[in-house]
Amino acid sequence: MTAERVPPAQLAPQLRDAITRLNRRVRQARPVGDLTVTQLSALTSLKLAGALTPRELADIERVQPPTMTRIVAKLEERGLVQRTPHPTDGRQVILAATEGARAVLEKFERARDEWLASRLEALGEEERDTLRRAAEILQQLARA
Amino acid sequence: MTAERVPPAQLAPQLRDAITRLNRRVRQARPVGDLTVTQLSALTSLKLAGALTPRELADIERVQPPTMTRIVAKLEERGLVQRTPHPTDGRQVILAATEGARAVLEKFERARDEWLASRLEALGEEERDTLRRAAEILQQLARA
DNA sequence: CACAGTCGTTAGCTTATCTAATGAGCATGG
DNA sequence: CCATGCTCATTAGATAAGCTAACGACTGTG
Repeated sequence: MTAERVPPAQLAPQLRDAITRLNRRVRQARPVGDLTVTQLSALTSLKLAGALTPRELADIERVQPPTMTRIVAKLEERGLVQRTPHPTDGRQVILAATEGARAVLEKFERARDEWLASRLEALGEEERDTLRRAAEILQQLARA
Repeated sequence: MTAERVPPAQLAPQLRDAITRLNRRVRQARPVGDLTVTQLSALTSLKLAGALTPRELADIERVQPPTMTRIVAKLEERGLVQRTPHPTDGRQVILAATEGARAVLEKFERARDEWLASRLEALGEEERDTLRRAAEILQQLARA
């Protein structure tokens, strides 16, 4: 398989188009539980990291701090996030996923990304491999 | 390059993660002109198709009709979309990009997807090729 | 210990999206 | 030839998701 020369200026619009449209689709399919994609993502990051300050979580999720304040507030309302004061720095707050969150996330893990997964099943092995490699690159781009 | 077996249930979360995060990033970088990504996408689809009803455009953009009503309203305010009555069906409306829109789109074409394109430049030829193939698959998924 | 910087939040705005309901118009089956 | 049911676009109303600006509490340093 020879790599084709791909001019970035041409790839960018196509990639953006694919991402925005697919993103809409993924957001639409929001069945199980009432967590939104954004909330689920934040909660998952928090669970993976163990404990984080709002700022750190915002950086990971690529949103501004005030946005994360809101997301966390929603999650706290549902009893999925616990807030404890930082032991030495009075400005900071430590966020952690609660036991309840673990249960919710496990439920999600089973039904997770149902729509997307079913579409992926319809693809060939090779296409999925392309997407796997692409996902890594895209994550890297998002981090940059 | 041997294709690796990729279980969809594992790929889905990673892909969704990559897509949502990158989508946030792309939205954030909204420099030239005051068209949002959503508006730009709708306008481009409209220009490519020539003329469409709101329903058709909504289907292409993967949004519900009321959402498209709003997007079109914004574009119409700016004089970028023209609305003419359907010749035979009084319920329908025909949307078309105006001359002004063509000018705006051309300007965008030059500065287009600046942030994304610059990131893509930093990648290797092979990675870009992976993304190109992935973009096609993703567009196909979004359409499905 | 004053002052500059950091942290989280509040306030206020915009965009993006949905569902439900409405009203106009069409098309068809008696 | 018209009543009835569908389709189309829009309005109405809600929510989520994001931003910037500004604020108040706190820290840490000179």
